[in-house]
Amino acid sequence: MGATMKDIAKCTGLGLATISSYLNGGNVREKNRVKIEEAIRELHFEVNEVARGLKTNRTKTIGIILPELNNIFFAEIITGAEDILRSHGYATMICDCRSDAEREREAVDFLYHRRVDGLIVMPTGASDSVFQKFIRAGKPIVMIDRKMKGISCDCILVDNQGAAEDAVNRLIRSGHKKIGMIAGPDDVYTARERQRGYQKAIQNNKIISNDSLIARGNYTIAGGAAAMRKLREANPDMTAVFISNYEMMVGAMMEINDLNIRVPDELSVIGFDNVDFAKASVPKLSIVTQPTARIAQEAADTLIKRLEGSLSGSDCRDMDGEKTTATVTLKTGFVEGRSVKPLKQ
Amino acid sequence: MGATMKDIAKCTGLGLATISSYLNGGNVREKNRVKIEEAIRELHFEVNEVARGLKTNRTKTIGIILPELNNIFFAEIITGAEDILRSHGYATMICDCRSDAEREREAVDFLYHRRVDGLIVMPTGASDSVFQKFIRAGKPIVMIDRKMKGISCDCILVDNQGAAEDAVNRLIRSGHKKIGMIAGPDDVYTARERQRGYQKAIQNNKIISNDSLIARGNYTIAGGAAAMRKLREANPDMTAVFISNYEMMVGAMMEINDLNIRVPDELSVIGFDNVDFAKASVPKLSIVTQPTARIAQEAADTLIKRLEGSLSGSDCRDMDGEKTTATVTLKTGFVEGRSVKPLKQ
DNA sequence: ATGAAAGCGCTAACAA
DNA sequence: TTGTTAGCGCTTTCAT
Repeated sequence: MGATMKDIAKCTGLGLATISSYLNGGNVREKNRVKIEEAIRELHFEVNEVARGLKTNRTKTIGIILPELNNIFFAEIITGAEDILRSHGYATMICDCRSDAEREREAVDFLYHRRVDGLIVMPTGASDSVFQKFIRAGKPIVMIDRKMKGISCDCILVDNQGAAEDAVNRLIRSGHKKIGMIAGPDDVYTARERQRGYQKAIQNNKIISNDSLIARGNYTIAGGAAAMRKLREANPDMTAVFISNYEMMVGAMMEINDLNIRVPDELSVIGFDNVDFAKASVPKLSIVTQPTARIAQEAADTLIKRLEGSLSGSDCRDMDGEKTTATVTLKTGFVEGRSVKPLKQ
Repeated sequence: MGATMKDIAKCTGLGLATISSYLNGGNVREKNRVKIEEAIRELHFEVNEVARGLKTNRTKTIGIILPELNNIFFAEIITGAEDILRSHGYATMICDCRSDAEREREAVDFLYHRRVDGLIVMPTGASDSVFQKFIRAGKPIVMIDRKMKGISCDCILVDNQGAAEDAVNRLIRSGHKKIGMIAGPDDVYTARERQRGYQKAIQNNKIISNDSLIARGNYTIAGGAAAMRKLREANPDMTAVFISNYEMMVGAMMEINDLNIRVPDELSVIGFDNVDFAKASVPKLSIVTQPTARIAQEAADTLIKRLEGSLSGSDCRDMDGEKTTATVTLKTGFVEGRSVKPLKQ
């Protein structure tokens, strides 16, 4: 269909090597440069990256595997990462695995067949074995949000436990003594971490601890709403609640709305993740924020460094023969709203 | 690195054609099938789709160009489309062009170099010329949300004008006579359509029409907030407002919150797009919804049909030599909330 | 600086 | 059914 380098060669009377050299920024005699550029324009030549990829064994493509595209937290990360990667010439192939481990496995295979150069993964499944074929092939992986035992790759983490602990500490400092939590699924790493942070704060401050003060919301809107109702029924005297992700925060607010609970007079609330939602709420919600832009930046940068730095994915061993991978842990932020009421102590 | 078909051939003593035939679902003698499968397992062979793509001139990859990934409306469409495409063996390369025409042009080139088989575009720029190289190459394009003069491709549209008109008619039927609108940017097709719908309803019902009743919110949160303030200042007696996209709805609600305006007692509101947000609001917002899942389905199906049906992208002409492309226009929905107050007439 | 030629891993046409 | 072979469009030695 389109013109190839061969056509350019024929048209200019030059050899393939010269054209290739020109295309890759090599030295070409001025006279020939002009001729080549003319031919390219005339024949509408455009490099075929597929052929290039086959030859060089580098597709300049990164696979991204994530639990849910339709989720502000992940969408923000992808947006940032895709931008940076593309500005370095890398395409991104995104696979949404709908929080399903089997789909995640399929996505890895799918991307492996397409010979992506590396992977950015926000893991869903528990098993590291799925990813081993990339490691074996010397292709780097960057994991976001979770560290996996048994797999040698760079990780970009967020201090989820610390964030949750800090949020609950704020409630405690405001005088709250009966604080509930809407927690995520038990099999999701970040959910467990956030719950641990809550429990740590509760225990350290010797505040009322009670199983019925933790309701599981499954990281969904519906789950958040149901959890809020349960929490309120079991603990009518609860004065504050910490909600540990965005979707559940939306659900909880729906329920609070339905139950005609006044925030913060009857119930103080601290949420998670989405500043826009928090600011639009009545009253504005106080929330924990995650540094999505930095996460994206770190993930993309790390991967590119692996890909273009001196160390290839599998060669990165230090002197003891151990793999040398980096783990970056980022701090969360906190946006103050008007959803926490200071209590008389 | 990994094993190739040649290795399998050597290992089994068979020819390349047999291996290829096996891999592509052709007929292979039972005995050989077993041998091949054994070799594949032993050597960890996995098809190289890059090589396959070079040979067949079909990469089984679709490019998706959109204004903003970080936007629920688009994210939902991508989620749906990616799912369907992947289940048909197609990868998706996503390019977020940040609502910038120049970036959009770059994305088209980028994807063309990578030889994607087709394009799904939610256009940002005004020019169709950018896309012509795909049409020339016989590669199909599906446009979402906007029809472009001068480009021959399938379109999936939503009746934006009708949706807006219907929303405003509801306000009018509830007795409202002074209705404001927060409109999107003038250079965005859907924004103009929605504004046209508003004006049509106003004119048809001979309701108060006034330039200061339309404020432009630029499809952003901040813009929505500013527009809300302006609207309120210029029209203190306005009893209802129609907000024509999600981000502006969030911004407007923030402002309404700041101004201590009670919804719907002092001001009735109809919003757009995000059911989750609408339901979590206090009170629940009435909104126009777009059928994102259907849009995604139609877009993916249409593209796959072009790619695998008998008609190639450029061959689809009817008897007059005209290109035969399909345009599907989908209906919007409406979710009733408690944000519209019936007025005594 | 440039040309000739080999080959990346696959498919497909042709022969057997 | 299976084997042989050419070639997709590029990069990359190795000469020149």
